[in-house]
Amino acid sequence: MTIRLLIVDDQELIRTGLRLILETQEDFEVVGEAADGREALARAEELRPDVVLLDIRMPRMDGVETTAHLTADGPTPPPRVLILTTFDLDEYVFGALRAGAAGFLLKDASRERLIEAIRVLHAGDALLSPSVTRRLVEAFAGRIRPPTPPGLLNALTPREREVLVLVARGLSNTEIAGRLVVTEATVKSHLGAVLAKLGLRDRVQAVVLAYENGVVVAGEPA
Amino acid sequence: MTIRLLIVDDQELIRTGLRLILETQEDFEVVGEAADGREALARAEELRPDVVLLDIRMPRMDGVETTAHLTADGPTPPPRVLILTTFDLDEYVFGALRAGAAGFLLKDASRERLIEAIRVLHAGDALLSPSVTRRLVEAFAGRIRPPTPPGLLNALTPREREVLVLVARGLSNTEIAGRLVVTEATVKSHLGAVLAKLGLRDRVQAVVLAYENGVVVAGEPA
DNA sequence: CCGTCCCTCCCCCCGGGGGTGGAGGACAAC
DNA sequence: GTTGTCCTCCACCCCCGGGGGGAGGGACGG
Repeated sequence: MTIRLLIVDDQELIRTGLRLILETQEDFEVVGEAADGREALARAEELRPDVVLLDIRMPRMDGVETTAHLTADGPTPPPRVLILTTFDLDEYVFGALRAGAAGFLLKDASRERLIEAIRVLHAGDALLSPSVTRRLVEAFAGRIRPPTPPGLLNALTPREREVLVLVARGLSNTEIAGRLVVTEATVKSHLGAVLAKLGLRDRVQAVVLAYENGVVVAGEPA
Repeated sequence: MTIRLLIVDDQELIRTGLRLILETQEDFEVVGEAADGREALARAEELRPDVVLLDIRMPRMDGVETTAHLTADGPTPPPRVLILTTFDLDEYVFGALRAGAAGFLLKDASRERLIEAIRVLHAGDALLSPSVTRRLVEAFAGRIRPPTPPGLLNALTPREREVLVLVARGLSNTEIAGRLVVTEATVKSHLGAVLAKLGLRDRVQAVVLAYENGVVVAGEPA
């Protein structure tokens, strides 16, 4: 069973270069090429490739937007999208992954890695350049900037930290009191201690601090 | 310049196997071994390895907790942690990455990939097994996606969105009024509209929603 | 045993924030 | 012109949330 490929890049030289590399593999078949995003969508619809190799920087429609269309309202089942680019800028990486890309390789990758990436994607997994993986891991771990974890945060008592988390979930003092099975007066004094220790004005700033320092993380369930 | 390695696994067979593989590389030096997490922490403190190969399942202290100690309150600079495990269960993967691991390989990986991973980690980047990469990408794309991006948020007028952002920065109505050069009354009515449209109770919940839906992003400057 | 820390709770005060119900002007669309 | 939306602002009321200041009991360590 062959893997059907669509190559999308605005530079013809790159396209043919890729085609030559990829056609060395018996089970690869380059079914088409496209020079920009719009054309890529049309080709994908008509040729039903398994994997689409996509450049980020293209006229008319860039790679991120193209990815979004391919994975959202494109052919069903959607093709696997492998981003190929010279730049690993954050906005590209995160944008592309958010849009549904399954792979992200820099153009300085070896041909072996490119071929491996296509096989990996076709198998349903994902493969990224090491530097991209690093960014993603860092973003996930949220440890890119842990500015105040030990300094101020561990000045809080366990109970105070607990209150802070609930405040950061958007709960009112009454609700927090209910959740912790104490009176509202207690919650207020705990929260008062938190604000004083962290040098904050009100609970709103406490919420901001909680998110900025990873006390709570966007996307995690309560 | 050699790369100093510490091998941590509760099974001696695995440890010596790894050692044999790794010592084929001229620039690798296995400086020590440990059979569990506690021992690993002590060895790391004394031997200062560049990269620690860590099994997840170990007696006394598991790999995730060990990772957290190594990267947080361990030696400075902290070693790069490469998780080696037979299982790619979600709780392991996410826990380890959150704790500060830079790599995550399944034990069925080829020796070439293992060696490559160590080099990549030592260079400051990250490397994961394809299946793990897939989970991470999905978690990343899926987490920040589904909440309420267009549905409710684009019901807001530009001005209302602007107010929401400032609220999410922790500003009071008076401060927002100053920033936008309007009266506080105006800010209040805008904010009132935001709360009504989004079905929120108070500005605190607005902050939470802003973070959860990417209206503002932790770590971004104001 | 006594000091310290933490958790718990109370009272009083009051200011900011949110809810209600408007009103007027600018501007685009119909 | 008329309608609608958006931005701007006003007055009023009320209550939650935060500050001040204090107090009692349990746990822990010196």
